[in-house]
Amino acid sequence: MPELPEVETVCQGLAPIFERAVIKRVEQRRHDLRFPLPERFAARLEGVRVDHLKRRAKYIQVFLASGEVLVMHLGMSGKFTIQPPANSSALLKRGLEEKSISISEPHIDRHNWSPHDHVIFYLDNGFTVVYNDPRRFGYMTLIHANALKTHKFFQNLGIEPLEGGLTPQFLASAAKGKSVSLKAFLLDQRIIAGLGNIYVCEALFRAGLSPRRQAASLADARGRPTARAQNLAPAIRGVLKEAIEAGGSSLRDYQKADGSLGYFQHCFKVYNRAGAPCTTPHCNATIRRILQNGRSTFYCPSCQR
DNA sequence: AAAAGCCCCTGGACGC
DNA sequence: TGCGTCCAGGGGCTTT
Repeated sequence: MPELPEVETVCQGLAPIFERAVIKRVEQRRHDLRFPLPERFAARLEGVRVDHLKRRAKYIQVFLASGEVLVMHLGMSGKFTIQPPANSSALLKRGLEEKSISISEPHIDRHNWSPHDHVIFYLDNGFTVVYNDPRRFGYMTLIHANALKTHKFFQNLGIEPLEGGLTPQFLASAAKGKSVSLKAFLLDQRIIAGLGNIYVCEALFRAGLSPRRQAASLADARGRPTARAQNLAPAIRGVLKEAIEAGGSSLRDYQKADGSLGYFQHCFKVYNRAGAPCTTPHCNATIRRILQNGRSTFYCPSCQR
């Protein structure tokens, strides 16, 4: 489910719950998710105060007073549910739901968990945070803060697309000489970290670029950015920013409380729209679905060249 | 080395 | 109603 905007939104929702709280107890309901959970996972978290949360690419990093960082990746189907303390306000609950985090009533019966509720955090502020992940492509681990950047999950990650480095020149330099398609180029987490299948499709539509075009065409013979790179950089930033904003203001009119993609899914121009008309004024083409590297790509064959 | 393919896993949508 | 097939927002690992 989650690409950068969804992870950002979830992280923003979890931050006020976790920050400054002490993790009283961790209920680990299986020994592995995608990977085995680390040795003494629960014991290393229990009694520890949370300092702050940060998103990096599609990871949520929970910085702990113990010096370790709880690193969480939601894979395809990872979700958080919050059980607020009984006295919490309706305003707070609605705020959480706007951050794509669903609310549930406290479980009276401890054994009433879903089979996909894998990890449960009990906090000293009265909140309970439940991690649910049917496909178990998500994972959690504990890494010492001073080893975070060199950990294999992070050491090869590319730039954060919303932190200023995503310029036409950056795209040209990174793409120069690359024979892969633009689709594969943008999905490569070693170059830009956080884009996934949806936002790559949407960004390429906004930039008017075919997903099949060679990445190398973002640069000219001297490695300078072409007009394509000039269009692509702001297209990526724009679609991500709008999706994050939609994640924060979406659910008021949208009753699906599990959040998945917030409201932004109603704004998709190409993703999941195969056979539907292109939204560009005066374009009579139909959105097409193709396979690239085994994954669906959606694009307008007329607007995207 | 770069690029492409395979696979992990469950559930929902669809056709018969 | 039930069963089989296909598909899914990720990414690590293996093969070419």
